Amino acid sequence: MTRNTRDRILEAGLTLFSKKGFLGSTTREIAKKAGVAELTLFRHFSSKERLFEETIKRHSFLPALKGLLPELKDLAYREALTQIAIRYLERLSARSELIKIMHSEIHSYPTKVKEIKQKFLGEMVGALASYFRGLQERGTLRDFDPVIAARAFLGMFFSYFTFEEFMTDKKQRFAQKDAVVREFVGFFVSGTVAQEPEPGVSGKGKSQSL
Amino acid sequence: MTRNTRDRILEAGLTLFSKKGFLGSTTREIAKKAGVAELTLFRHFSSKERLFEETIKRHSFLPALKGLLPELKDLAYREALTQIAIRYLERLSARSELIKIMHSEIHSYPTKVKEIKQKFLGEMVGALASYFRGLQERGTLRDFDPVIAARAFLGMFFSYFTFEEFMTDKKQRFAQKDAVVREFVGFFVSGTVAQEPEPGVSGKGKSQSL
DNA sequence: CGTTAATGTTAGCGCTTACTTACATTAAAC
DNA sequence: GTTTAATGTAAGTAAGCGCTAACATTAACG
Repeated sequence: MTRNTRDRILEAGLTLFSKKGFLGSTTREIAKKAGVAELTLFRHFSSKERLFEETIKRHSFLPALKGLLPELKDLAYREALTQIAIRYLERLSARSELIKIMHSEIHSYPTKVKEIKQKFLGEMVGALASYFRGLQERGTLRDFDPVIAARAFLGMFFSYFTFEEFMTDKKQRFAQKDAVVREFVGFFVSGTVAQEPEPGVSGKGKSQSL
Repeated sequence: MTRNTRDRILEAGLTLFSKKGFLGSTTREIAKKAGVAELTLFRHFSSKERLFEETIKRHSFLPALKGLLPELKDLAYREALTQIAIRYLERLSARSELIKIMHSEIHSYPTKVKEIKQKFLGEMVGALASYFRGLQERGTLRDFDPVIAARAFLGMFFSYFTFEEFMTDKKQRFAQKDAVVREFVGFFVSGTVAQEPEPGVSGKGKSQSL
């Protein structure tokens, strides 16, 4: 039961740290939530801080995005961006506990949190940037800094996610998610200038006349 | 000296709360930083929590953006967005301490923090959205949801700001700010597709020859 | 001067916290 | 069936916390 006990403590740690922050969580409560004596917690982790680090490490692993890139080749630009956006939002949702911790502890544990952010954002930015770069070389996309573009794109969604996840009530959360994804992607695909892409693509185009 | 003492305490509170969070800050330290006896702190604020609330209230006031809107009328679209972006980043910088507090305490004090966010983001989103709406009615912009667009635009910059402010070292911070603003605005103005907007011509097929 | 309001100094209370010590219990392995 | 490793129980320590009590000091004002 050793493995199991350790896991249960880490699980309880994730839950409580994300809910109450590092200082707001007590070892008593974590142990209780894990169904374990407080002493057992200290037998597995020498200190509360070590438990915190292990909790982050344990849960910050994220599967690579590499699987997505090949699929994108077969998709139209707009559709590819939509898929990326959806996947990205899904991954953020799956790790929302961890993002809470990042938010509340970033100033106390900048180094550790930066590591997470690096894994979380850096990987996606890199993948998206190289996707942009490929389309630029083919002449499909105009010239711009692919890394900045990737940051902007993911930044829009990250901002949207954190707002919805942490600022609104559960009931109304992500009510218009599809619409938001569509619009955000639309900005990236066609910009906000009046000229419409080929008719029927976005279904809107009410005003071409200047 | 009453006013002055109270102000100094609030100032010290802002500094420490933003650096260490609510639980991480002690009344002893705040008092010391304010150059005041701890007891004096409690004579002005009945509890640490009250001091926290007052600190937020005091510093969350933000001058309205209304002054900016008329100016925008005289600017080209791209230039207007650039100005908005610059002003927005300036305001975020000016209130970075408060944003730190928001980040670290949002899960513990959701109500209070939401109020700030409302003032901070809501106001700017509203202003920008009505700007978009005006241009849509004139036919300058294509049809899209102005509120979602405003959120996306500001979200890009908010995300960029928080990343630079809290994730990078001071030395390299905002090194390429102008370039980022230019690119971000560019995405909004012309999109990422290769064809530059040429008046009258239906440009940009969404994915020619993929 | 004497009054008054604001602040300082010192000491400490009551509580919670992270963490420890000493010893008992379980259960699987040999 | 004895050993061994993991866990439990109970009690407690040392430190820090928010906050208070009692009294002294300052300074502005009439």
